[in-house]
Amino acid sequence: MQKKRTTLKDIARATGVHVSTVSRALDPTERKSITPEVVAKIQAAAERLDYRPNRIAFGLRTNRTMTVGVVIPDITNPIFPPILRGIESVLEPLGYASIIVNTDSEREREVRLLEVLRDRGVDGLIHAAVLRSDPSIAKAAQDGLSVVTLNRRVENSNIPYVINDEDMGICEMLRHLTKLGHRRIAHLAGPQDLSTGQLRLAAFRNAAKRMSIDIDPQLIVTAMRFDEDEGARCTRELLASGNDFTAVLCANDRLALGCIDVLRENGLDCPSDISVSGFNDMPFLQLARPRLTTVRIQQYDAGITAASILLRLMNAGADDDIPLETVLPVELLERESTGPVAAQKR
Amino acid sequence: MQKKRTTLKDIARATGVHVSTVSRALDPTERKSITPEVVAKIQAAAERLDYRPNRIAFGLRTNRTMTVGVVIPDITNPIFPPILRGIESVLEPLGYASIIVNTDSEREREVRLLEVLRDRGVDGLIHAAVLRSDPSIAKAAQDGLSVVTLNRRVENSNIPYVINDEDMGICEMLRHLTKLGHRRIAHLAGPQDLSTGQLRLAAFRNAAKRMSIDIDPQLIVTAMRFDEDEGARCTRELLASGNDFTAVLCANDRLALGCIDVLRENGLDCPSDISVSGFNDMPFLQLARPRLTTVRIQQYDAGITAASILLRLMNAGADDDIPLETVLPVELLERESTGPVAAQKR
DNA sequence: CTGAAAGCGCTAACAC
DNA sequence: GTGTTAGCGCTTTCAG
Repeated sequence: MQKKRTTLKDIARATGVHVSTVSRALDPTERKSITPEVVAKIQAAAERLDYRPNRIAFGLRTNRTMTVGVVIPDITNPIFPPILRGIESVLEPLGYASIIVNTDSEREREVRLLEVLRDRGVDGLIHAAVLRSDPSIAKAAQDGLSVVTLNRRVENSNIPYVINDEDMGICEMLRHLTKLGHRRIAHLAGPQDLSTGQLRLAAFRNAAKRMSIDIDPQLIVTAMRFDEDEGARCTRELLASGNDFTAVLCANDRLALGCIDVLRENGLDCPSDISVSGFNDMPFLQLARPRLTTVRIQQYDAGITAASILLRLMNAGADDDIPLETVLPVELLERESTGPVAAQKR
Repeated sequence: MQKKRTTLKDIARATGVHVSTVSRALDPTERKSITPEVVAKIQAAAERLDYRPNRIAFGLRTNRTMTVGVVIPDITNPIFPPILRGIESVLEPLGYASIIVNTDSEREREVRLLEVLRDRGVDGLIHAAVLRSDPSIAKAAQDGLSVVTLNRRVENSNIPYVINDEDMGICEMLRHLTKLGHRRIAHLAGPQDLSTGQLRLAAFRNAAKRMSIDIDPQLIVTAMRFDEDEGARCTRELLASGNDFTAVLCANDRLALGCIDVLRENGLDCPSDISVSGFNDMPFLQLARPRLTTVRIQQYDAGITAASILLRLMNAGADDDIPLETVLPVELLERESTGPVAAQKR
């Protein structure tokens, strides 16, 4: 059993004042209404007895747990750890702790974990795993829970969100590929029930139109998950369809890695036969060969931004001028997986 | 503001019984002392009013928060996410939430975060970032907090720990290298204030002695951190010293990756000129070329094991027969970064 | 300026 | 079986 800790009552007894006086003396904002000598005496006793406020009791009384929930698809996906560090870097110094949960992109799990977090009375929520239509999180927000979504957004809601400039990223990548002479460009699209997947596909179509590039609908294949296996599957499908292409613009890095593997299996070299590009510039990507041309997103900063917005949300209530949308800039990274279109294609 | 939730009192009012009756009816172990009809009525009301127990109040009353702390050096190190998922897989279904904190291997931070966790009244602690001598965690354990350490252990204490079979791993790796003909084998040792670094160096020395291999003290270089930069620095030092070697056994994968880079910079190919081995088989390692020969440790299972021990610790008190030491098996993975010693060495 | 008292939501003796 | 009561440690009216 835990050794019992000193409470306000203990200090009150030691100093001969009432607990409420102790409480006030220890609260920076209430302190001013107490005689300095009394404050000093109380602080000394608190120090001596190694007093540590009981956050549980505080939470019960004030309905603030100083805890936030962080919902992500899967911590083993390496783009999330930097985001979490970013969140922690702003919340932890302010006394907040975060409870991180993994949804594995399963709606059922997401709903259940959201309940768990609400049961624990989190003061706010950073949600990086919402679906485009996500009633449970919308309801939570409506019930007054402070929530901000990260990387994704829930449509038709006024939940603030922090996303990357997907449009710009896709657009610059497409321009990069066309500069290299590519015209028949395939797209491995991400899951369309996630806003990232949907936005990047839309961005691809728009950019192509703007640049007057014909996109063969046959060259757009949609992955069911953002992982290597799906990248591989989609690439096989692409090859089996018999349509010509000289480049594959993938909706994220992991799809691209799977793609390159399958191309290699089929005797196609990247980039000399086919160019492949990714998105995210995830950690450890630099280990891969060829080094992947991709779009860097700001992972750590996304965490910082989302946490900052959540803070404003939690402290201000609903009527403040919190920005609904925050778009973080992205950066094109030209590396080795893209190159000039082969003289004789395929 | 949060919409107010229904409480036991609300249910009591709705059903015309006393709150304590409601409390009992909703508690599986107390339920049997209540008339079935009353239980049914109460459960129906609870359902209808969407009752969710307030864990804060529960925690204040029972002194159990159903929360555990997890202390790790840095979540961006990819060996930790699988461990966390392992922990979560046993704790979460039982209603526990975990608060994860990163120490960045800084003692000051570790001490402060430990205090934060204790202030929050965690029921137990899984600590994967202890130092070999770690008074703060020893004190916490002595004060009655349930704690188990992971990957590392604190010496001269009776804190249960879960580690990998470092001895076996190093030994098998050394045998593997000698089979390939290597005799002049360097060791990039990990930080000696971490038990992993220290154990692996000791294992290296012991194994060499057992196999009657002379180890030149000059060929042992100690890294200050377990990362690529330190692997690179140590390798430069090794090369600069002018001592001959045909293989480098590294205390972890990241040191090995840094090592291979520097060898390449110096015109030395791995494995044809020099063999290099790692330890851990961390996620995404398979992206690296040459594919690294390494020792696989059980990351997910380590999390499961530590969490299971913590559970027993929390539920049993100090007098149960909890194993002090759990050693998880490891597995040698022969891949491409090690090969037969070159005919003409270096 | 400080004390008294109430109460956050829940559990756990103790009555009856 | 169920109600009564007390209280976990804290904040926050309300008096004085």
